[in-house]
Amino acid sequence: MSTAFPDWTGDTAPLREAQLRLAHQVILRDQFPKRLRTVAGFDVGFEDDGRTTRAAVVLLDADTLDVLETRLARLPTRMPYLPGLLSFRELPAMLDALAHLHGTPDLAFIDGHGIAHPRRLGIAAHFGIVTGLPSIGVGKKLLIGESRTPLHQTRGAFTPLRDGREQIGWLLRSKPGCLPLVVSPGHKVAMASVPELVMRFTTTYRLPEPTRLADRLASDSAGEDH
DNA sequence: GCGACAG
DNA sequence: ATCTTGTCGC
Repeated sequence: MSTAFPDWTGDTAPLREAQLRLAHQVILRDQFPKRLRTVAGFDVGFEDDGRTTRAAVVLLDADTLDVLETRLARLPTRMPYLPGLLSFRELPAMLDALAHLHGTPDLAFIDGHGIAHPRRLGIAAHFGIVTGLPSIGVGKKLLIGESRTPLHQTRGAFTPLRDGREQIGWLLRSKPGCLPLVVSPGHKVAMASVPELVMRFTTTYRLPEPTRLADRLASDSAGEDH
């Protein structure tokens, strides 16, 4: 367990090493129920000027998108935000929120990248390896990679995101007139399955419902309870 | 050495 | 991420 979360000593080397090792365990094949029953959205926010990390998880019925369960978890912030090392800062709180959930999602949508990461272990992939749950990364901004072909303006259009000759994710126009989402496999989800899975849970907003609802809980001050 | 840089 | 007014477009 300590191997998946080295203590923060101020040295980033151990964290980078852990990512390289864990990245080998990522499975890029669909390994979730043919018929999804529930999905969950995760996101993190901060309180007390960043001293407290607040994670939110929302469990939804995969067919109706009805909210089945909601959980909030708070943990002392363990380290600063460092590009490429986000998961070591935010994942602990998310795991705590997951632990308090009564149900277990068939698929998790994580706010952040999956394998669209320098060492192929963004927070969504890290989450999948640690929990064993299928996961997808939904990012609002690019960390690394580039797209060559232009992205159509139509809803649902997508184009490959690549790092050199390797595809690491997709740019997905979840909503017309909006900047595309950066989506990538986390764990137990095939690259080719990502665009459709994200769109399947996207209604009229840029973000898919699972992450949109988790976003609201994690950052909305109206949730300063429980 | 110079930029880029999830949340 | 978080702090925040007015502004643009459907």
